[in-house]
Amino acid sequence: MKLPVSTEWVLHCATSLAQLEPGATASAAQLARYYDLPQAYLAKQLQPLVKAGVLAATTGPRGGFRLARQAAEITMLDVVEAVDGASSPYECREIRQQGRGALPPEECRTPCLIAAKMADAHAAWRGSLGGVSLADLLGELPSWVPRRTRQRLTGTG
Amino acid sequence: MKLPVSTEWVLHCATSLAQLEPGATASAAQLARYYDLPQAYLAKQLQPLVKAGVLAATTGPRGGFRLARQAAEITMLDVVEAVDGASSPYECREIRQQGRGALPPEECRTPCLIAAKMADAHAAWRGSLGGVSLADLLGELPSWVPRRTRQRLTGTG
DNA sequence: GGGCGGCTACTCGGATATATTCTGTCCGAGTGATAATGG
DNA sequence: CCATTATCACTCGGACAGAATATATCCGAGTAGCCGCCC
Repeated sequence: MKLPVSTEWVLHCATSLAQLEPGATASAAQLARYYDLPQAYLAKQLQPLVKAGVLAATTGPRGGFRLARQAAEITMLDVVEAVDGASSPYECREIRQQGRGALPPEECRTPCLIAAKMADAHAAWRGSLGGVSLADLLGELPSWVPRRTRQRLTGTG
Repeated sequence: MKLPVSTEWVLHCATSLAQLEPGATASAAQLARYYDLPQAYLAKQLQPLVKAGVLAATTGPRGGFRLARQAAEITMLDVVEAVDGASSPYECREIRQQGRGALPPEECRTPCLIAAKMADAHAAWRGSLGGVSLADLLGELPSWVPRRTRQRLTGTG
């Protein structure tokens, strides 16, 4: 079970975008320079966030990405599931119904117990990430961070 | 984030082994037949469980795998982490220290906030799985299951 | 009949190919600002 | 000086290769039981 590296990228990018003034944008190139990431691949990974309605993208000069809604309304889970998919890492393939030990269908009306427990664990994980919004993250940062982020992210110097 | 298919296999195999009489063993071939799985690959996936001390393997005729300790002392987390590794799915690569936005080292004494939240979520996941032992799983099964499992798993007919 | 030795068949364990997914790169369509131009 | 218009640089978006991991397979080393043989 391994999350793609891009998960870290988009989480940091979303946090940075949350520090911009309302309406301001940052391009994929700017974000890539800010974190020293491959620009094209980063842009590719930001696309699913746009499709998921987490980010909004505007083209043309002075265009780029911005949050699609307020930082308090975007959770880490939204970001992670947008880029990595919302499906559970454990996929029950009903092997209890295969082979010599195959259970009769009438015994499989209830979900596989193991799958249920794995789903519980996944729900706990989702609950933990769903309880943290981007605004919560910013709240734990020193107060001088956003100004610095804006300057280094969108500034030219 | 996707768990290997073999995770399902070893969880079910461990649960089945927990239903055997104490000291009894089941070979990889028997388990593979029981669930209709590729025998060689299943054996390969059971190996890390032996290394982790969850299962014990005995060679030779009438050999095979058995639980290394009591079912109540083996959690689903033990099984999952044995086969999939215990490392967190999110790996912080400290991109906050790279690129134009690189934070000075003295600001990075505290762990990356995003990584901390991801670690919290992973801890919640581990806590959920760690709270369920194989004995707990057996406790939720109908009482006639273990006898049937023993018969179909180790029987010849 | 009992003990011993060799043999055999069965087990796990590790080394070796193939498929799928993640990572990285490129180029094209679209858009908004910009600057020249004419009134 | 202002409105208009054509240009152009910059943006995202999707199509195309390379690398890492998961999946599947095979063969070899080791061992426990078993059978025959000897005492």
